[in-house]
Amino acid sequence: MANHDPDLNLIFQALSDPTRRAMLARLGKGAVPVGELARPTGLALPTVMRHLGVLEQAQLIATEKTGRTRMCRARPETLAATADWLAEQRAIWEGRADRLEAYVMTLMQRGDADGPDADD
Amino acid sequence: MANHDPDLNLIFQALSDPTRRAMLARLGKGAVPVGELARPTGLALPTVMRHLGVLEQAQLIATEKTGRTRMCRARPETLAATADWLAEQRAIWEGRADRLEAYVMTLMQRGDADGPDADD
DNA sequence: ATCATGGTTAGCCATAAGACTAAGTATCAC
DNA sequence: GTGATACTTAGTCTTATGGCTAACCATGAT
Repeated sequence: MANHDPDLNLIFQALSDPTRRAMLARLGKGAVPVGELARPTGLALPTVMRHLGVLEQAQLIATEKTGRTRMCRARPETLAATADWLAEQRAIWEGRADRLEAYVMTLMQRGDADGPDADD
Repeated sequence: MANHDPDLNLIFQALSDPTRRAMLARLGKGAVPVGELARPTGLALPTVMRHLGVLEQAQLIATEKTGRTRMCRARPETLAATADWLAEQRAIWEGRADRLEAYVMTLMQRGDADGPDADD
């Protein structure tokens, strides 16, 4: 219910930057504080903060501050929604239904909280 | 072999614009000349041309000029490659292998010309 | 040859993106 | 309470993006 529908504009925009994709990849392995996330990029902290802002606005990550450190973690549902959009397009582009079937299969396999969510 | 490896930067950047996604959607239903592609957008031709340039550079579409009209069509392989990247990330994010399995299944199911293409 | 049609090039403008430095705020460790 | 640590905020800079108009080139029809 807390799903403020994902905005493809923001999501794709966020994914279009290699630094951000790298940060996401690192976040895929677990939550990480801002500083650690920043170090491997070689960028200044404010720059990283901005990237995080973009990712958070796109709902690809969530952050939470505890004491003086801010933890960042990935939001899989958003990536899932994006994958769904792509799968849909692919099904259309390839002009047949079997792609869509396979994709629906994966949906059924997870069949948990973040369901099909046919909003578009 | 004519696959000038897809660049995720360009692809996501291209997908981040709603106008371009709309053009892609239309292109999903078949090849269309520039003019027709432009009309529903309400944008000036040069603007549309630029969008097409972005899409073409990202290899999401291909265009070919015949006489004085230029035909545009979608490049499904590129979308597939992108979907693959997303599926990979999703598998990682969700911290287990069953996603990846499901995804590999779909790869096997198509198992035609545009296969896994482990060139990256 | 002339003209309309369909696309292309060139150039302008406004806004947004990505990066930085410098200075500020808020913990936590002494 | 001092000082280090971990972010934050503010402001600047450069380049890219998305939109336009105006003028140009190429092709098809008359």
